[in-house]
Amino acid sequence: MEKWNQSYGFLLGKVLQRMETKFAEGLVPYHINARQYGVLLFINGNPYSSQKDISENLQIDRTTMVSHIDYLETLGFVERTRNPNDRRSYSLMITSKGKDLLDSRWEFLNDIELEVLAPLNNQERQLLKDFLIKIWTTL
Amino acid sequence: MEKWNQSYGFLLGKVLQRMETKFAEGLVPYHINARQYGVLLFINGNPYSSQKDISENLQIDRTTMVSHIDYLETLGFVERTRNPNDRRSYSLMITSKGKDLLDSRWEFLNDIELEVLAPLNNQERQLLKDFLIKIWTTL
DNA sequence: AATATATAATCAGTTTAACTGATGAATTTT
DNA sequence: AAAATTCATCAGTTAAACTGATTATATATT
Repeated sequence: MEKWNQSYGFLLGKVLQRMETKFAEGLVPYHINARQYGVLLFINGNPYSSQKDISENLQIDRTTMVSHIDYLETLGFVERTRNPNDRRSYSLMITSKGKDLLDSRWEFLNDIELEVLAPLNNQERQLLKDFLIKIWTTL
Repeated sequence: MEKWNQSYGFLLGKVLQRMETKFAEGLVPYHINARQYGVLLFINGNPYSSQKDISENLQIDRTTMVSHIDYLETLGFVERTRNPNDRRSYSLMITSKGKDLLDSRWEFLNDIELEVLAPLNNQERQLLKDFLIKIWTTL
């Protein structure tokens, strides 16, 4: 029995690795990586978030988040303003330049995903997404 | 539309991250990490592999592989012998101590996976695995 | 057979991200 | 008001990916 390649962890890792590698290649001209794209996506969907909010939701270390936001701010994709209700934290906002980046790569991201998921048909892909969402929302 | 958490990449990453974290915790007493467990699992399933074989199959950098094998050898889980047909490469073999480690943690790995996949029923879990295998084998 | 090319493993050095622990400023609790 | 907590930050450590070079061996070319 070949059990080494039968674990969910192994299989998930392989599929994810493939997606991330391809997606990262498409982000090179924009000088950000897949993780930073994810952070930007989160800020877009959750405006006025603090760095802590993002850290917790995306499970990225708080100290690493500092440098991600530093970087995204330097490139003009994100704006830090103090939260007037709690001046310890920031209210993060995506800039229009940041939105442009998201839009211009969103379709590409989906293309990549479809490419990797090509062995599945429509219905199977939908099922897969349903499963993943079900797992994630109960994590 | 909340699109940031709808991508396959994001969802796969979350599920995997959860599995890996939990599994890694269970490996602490054995002083290896999830990746090294994976390497060991591969060697067990593919005896006489070279370091290059493992690197390519698991997509782990060749230079990183050197230190993984160094480490696993030091702990007595793996044995390097020269491949008599090509003395540039090694024939890697798992030791009985290595096999013991695999066995003793294999059930634990499956428990973790089941725990994370708990929101799915039997049939759904099987479907998920089928999907992943289908994708992986055509990568 | 001699020479050139290619390959497996290794080593040294750089880069990136995760992580630990500490600090300052602001906020909340007692 | 004092103590405890929280958010962001910084300095330093660790782990892994990566680049480029080297050594030993193997293969291909002349």
